[in-house]
Amino acid sequence: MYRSHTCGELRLTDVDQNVTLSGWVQKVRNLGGMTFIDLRDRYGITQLVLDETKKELSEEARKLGREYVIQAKGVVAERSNKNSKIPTGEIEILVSEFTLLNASDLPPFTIEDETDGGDDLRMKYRYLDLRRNPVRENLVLRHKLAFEVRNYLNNESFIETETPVLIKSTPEGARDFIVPSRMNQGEFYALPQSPQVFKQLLMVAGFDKYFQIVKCFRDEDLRADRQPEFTQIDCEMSFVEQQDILSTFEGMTKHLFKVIKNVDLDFDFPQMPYEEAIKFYGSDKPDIRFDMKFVEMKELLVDCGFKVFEDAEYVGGICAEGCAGYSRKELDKLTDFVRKPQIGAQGLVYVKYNTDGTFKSSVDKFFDEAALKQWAEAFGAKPGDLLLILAGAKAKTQNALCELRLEMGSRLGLRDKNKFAPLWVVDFPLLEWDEDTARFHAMHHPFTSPKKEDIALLETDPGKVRANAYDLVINGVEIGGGSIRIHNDELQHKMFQLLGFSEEEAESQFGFLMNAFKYGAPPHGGVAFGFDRLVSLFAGIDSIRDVIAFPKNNSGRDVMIDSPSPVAEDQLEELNIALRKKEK
RNA sequence: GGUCUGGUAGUUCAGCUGGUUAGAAUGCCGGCCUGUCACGCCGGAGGUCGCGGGUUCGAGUCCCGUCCAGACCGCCA
Repeated sequence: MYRSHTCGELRLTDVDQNVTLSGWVQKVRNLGGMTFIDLRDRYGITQLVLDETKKELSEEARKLGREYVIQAKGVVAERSNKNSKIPTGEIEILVSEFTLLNASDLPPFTIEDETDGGDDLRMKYRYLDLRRNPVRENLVLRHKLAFEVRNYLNNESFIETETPVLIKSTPEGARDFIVPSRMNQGEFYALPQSPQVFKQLLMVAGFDKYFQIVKCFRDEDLRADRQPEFTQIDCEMSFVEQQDILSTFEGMTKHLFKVIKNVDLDFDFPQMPYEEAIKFYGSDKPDIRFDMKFVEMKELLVDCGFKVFEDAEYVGGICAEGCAGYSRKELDKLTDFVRKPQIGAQGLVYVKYNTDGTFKSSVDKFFDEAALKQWAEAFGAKPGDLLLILAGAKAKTQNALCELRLEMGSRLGLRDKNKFAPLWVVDFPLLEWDEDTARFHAMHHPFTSPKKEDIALLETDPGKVRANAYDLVINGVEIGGGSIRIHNDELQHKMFQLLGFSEEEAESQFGFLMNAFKYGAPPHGGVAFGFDRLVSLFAGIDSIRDVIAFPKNNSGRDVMIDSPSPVAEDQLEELNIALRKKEK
């Protein structure tokens, strides 16, 4: 028997018990006549103590290094000096014998909450990083969330069903990861970007309610919130309309917040049309923890004489409450911020509505006090507020203003990690015009149904057609999205046609789906949540890497196992694959 | 594909307008210490300044290239 108890469970009530503990040496404190050892496992830390009556044992103990694995036997005793910082701090173990189970090399960084290791090293030695409390706690949180998702959906009669991982490449959407087939030379599987068509086929199969916590794969560049393999909570339901799905998953979201974080979201999540989100927040995933809505100014500026505004397709701004006292330096910093190439605004116009009721702006040459006062009214500004205004091409300027709004929200402390503001963004456009390929793309995916009242527009003005599609956004993070699907093969055909598929292409790529639709496909729809993002939101951290046990780095590499890597010549031969010679 | 930031001791970092022998903290090794829990005190070892080239009397510092890491843009239905 390696242990009778874990390192986190012994208390005063256990005093005088004979116990056996196993774990890792966190720290040896040698005081000469006395030696203390902090023994650690997943559950906590327990102090072992050796006094001078155990001289030989003490000699041995002093040779122990950090992260050695040992087993210790002894008696639980009340401490004379208690440590209130740890749950086991009132007791210690008077060690009678210990066994070295395994030695350890010196770890390259400290196994502590505030480690001295950088990201690079931590990833290379991820198994050591995972010994640290903050990282382990993130993964425990992940486990709890997955468990409660299953619990909730099981109670709602959902069936968890696995779908294949080796599937077929399709041109829509993200780049596929492809896998060569040995038995079918020259042909390739693709890894799923999502189990989309399979879950729809499960609806045709009459499963009614399906879910799966499932790995998905997209061969695109990484970000703090994007990994090439990531996990989705993938769901689909039959005989539902949009509101049925929103209600079910609003329920799931509330359940998770209540059970995991003890946060009550006991209100109906607001629903905001896409158009409104863009107009007031410049984003399809607005952070509505704070207001600061955009105000469009074009109609205030007719023949104003200021060329920058007159020539701009769009002029809009935000009102930063209480910021009229900003110094020249702070305003210059904001200007630099919006002019960064990633944001790309030309410049920033400010108007200070001073507390004494006067105005000071960067465009005083062009506008008198009356004009500025009119602006302030349009913004609903009070004395003490600061207006920040951008002008330029519409989409780009709205995007820049969105970034500026988020920046000001952060500066003003309006983005509290412990406050949660969920939002359904609805009525997405069905199609998006792509300049490069000069054709429409599905904004969500090609199986999304158009709104009934917009179907006529498919013929006349496809860009105006709205979809039965929705996203769940929490604190400005896109947590999930879905749609009501097309369940009629004629309409599905028409969609493929609109998207520029030839009859043959549509047939060869999705013939199986349209064929299935001929055999009594029920009306259906679903949603998929980004599980990694959900966990990081709950953990209050920005990077999903910290909630994944073995994540990949910025360049898609696993630096611990050093993958991807070349394969042996004979493996390639078996697959009948030849690598092109590298060009210099 | 692009922009920005960083790379100096095992680790995290400092190192100014180029100028003696490149520092600090922590970790590590040795010694002392009976109530520590970030133990304390004394001593010690530890460096290809990412790599390659250039400018210069002289480069950790300036320039060019390159590699690695991170953030972002493009991309991500």
